Amino acid sequence: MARPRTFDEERALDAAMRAFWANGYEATSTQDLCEATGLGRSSIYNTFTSKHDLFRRALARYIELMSAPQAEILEDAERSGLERIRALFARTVDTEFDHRGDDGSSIGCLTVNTVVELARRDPEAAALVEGDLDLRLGLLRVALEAGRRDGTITTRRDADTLARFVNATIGGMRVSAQAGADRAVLESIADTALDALRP
Amino acid sequence: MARPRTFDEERALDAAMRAFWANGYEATSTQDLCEATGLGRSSIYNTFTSKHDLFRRALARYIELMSAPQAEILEDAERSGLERIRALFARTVDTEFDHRGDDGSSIGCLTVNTVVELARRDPEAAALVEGDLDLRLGLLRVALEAGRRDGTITTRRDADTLARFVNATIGGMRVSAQAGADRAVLESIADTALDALRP
DNA sequence: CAGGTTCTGTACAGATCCATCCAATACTCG
DNA sequence: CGAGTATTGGATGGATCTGTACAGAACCTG
Repeated sequence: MARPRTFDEERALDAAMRAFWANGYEATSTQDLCEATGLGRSSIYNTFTSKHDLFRRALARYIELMSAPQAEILEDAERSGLERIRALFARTVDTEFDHRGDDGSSIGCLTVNTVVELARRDPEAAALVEGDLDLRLGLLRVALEAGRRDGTITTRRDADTLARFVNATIGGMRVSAQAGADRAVLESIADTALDALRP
Repeated sequence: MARPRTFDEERALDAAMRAFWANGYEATSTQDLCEATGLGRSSIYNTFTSKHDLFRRALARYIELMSAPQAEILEDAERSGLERIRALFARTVDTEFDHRGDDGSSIGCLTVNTVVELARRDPEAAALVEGDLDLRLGLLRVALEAGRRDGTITTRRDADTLARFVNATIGGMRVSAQAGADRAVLESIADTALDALRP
């Protein structure tokens, strides 16, 4: 073998993910990706084939990074069903304020951004997002069913309906954050949503 | 005066709005706008100055078109507070399925799409969207306060908090629709959200 | 009908975009 | 240490993008 890479592929992927996350797919040029990753064009194309492929990998990585902690929260048998959802909402608020753009405004959630900007035109992105959605709905159902059993979640509606409601609420919180809502507003949205879940 | 236009400016604006709505700002080229409106470049630039200006006008028109019927619903004194919100949700579902792309998939809501794709980079678009948000929150508060008085809306939380929750729910429904949710799912999300508003 | 003005289609300019090519470099392995 | 290979930077290609320039057609007004 020969000359090894001088950069870390995973770090580069993270940087690219961040760029797509903050600016969207179309508005992120390959030049931007070079600057974000610190790599030259050759290194990028040599490693990631194309802008589209790089995006696909960045999105997959984003989903992977986000879903593990969510799964941990939603499957946490120590907590009641309602507490798991509350914790998930709290985490959503936190991540929304942990990751901000250069100007301090919210960059939202790459999955939501991709659904809105790209999913209609990009079947691969749509498939990734759909897979993530199915997984998350499954985890939500687990938590909600646990809540129905432990009495913290209403039995008025079935777990699948509630799961889709919780998922939509998270999406709504992320859009609200990008529209300028501050932390207190996001928390009040989450608190209000929990009212719909109580017995 | 001299040669009059052979096209209707408002119709052209509607067509451009539809194009931006379906494909987003960046992914809609001036060529696309020519084809969507049926106009030549000269006519477009002569009438609308630039792509960005055309987008601004298209967004303003979208907001104008959407807000009037919403205001009518939310200020309808014939209905209880809760019924007004229910009607707003129903309208949201309907519009989501009235306006679909060529492939039949949802194109969402131009306002939400703009918040996600553009608001961070485009102060003018952000201002339009923010103005619309303020207006809608005001209308929602009116309906929710009416509901608190007529006993159909909880007094557990203040009207502003509930307004932001309802607004987030609508955003979440729109994102869900773009992610592939069908009508029944959207309706169940709306029904569940209403549970949080009841006394 | 003629004069003046606006509209419209085509061509073009300049920038930018994604991607590739190639030579020079830097490293590993025999 | 030398041969071979992968990486790297920079130049380059071809396509597309936004916006402009210009000439001729179309129309209103007097």
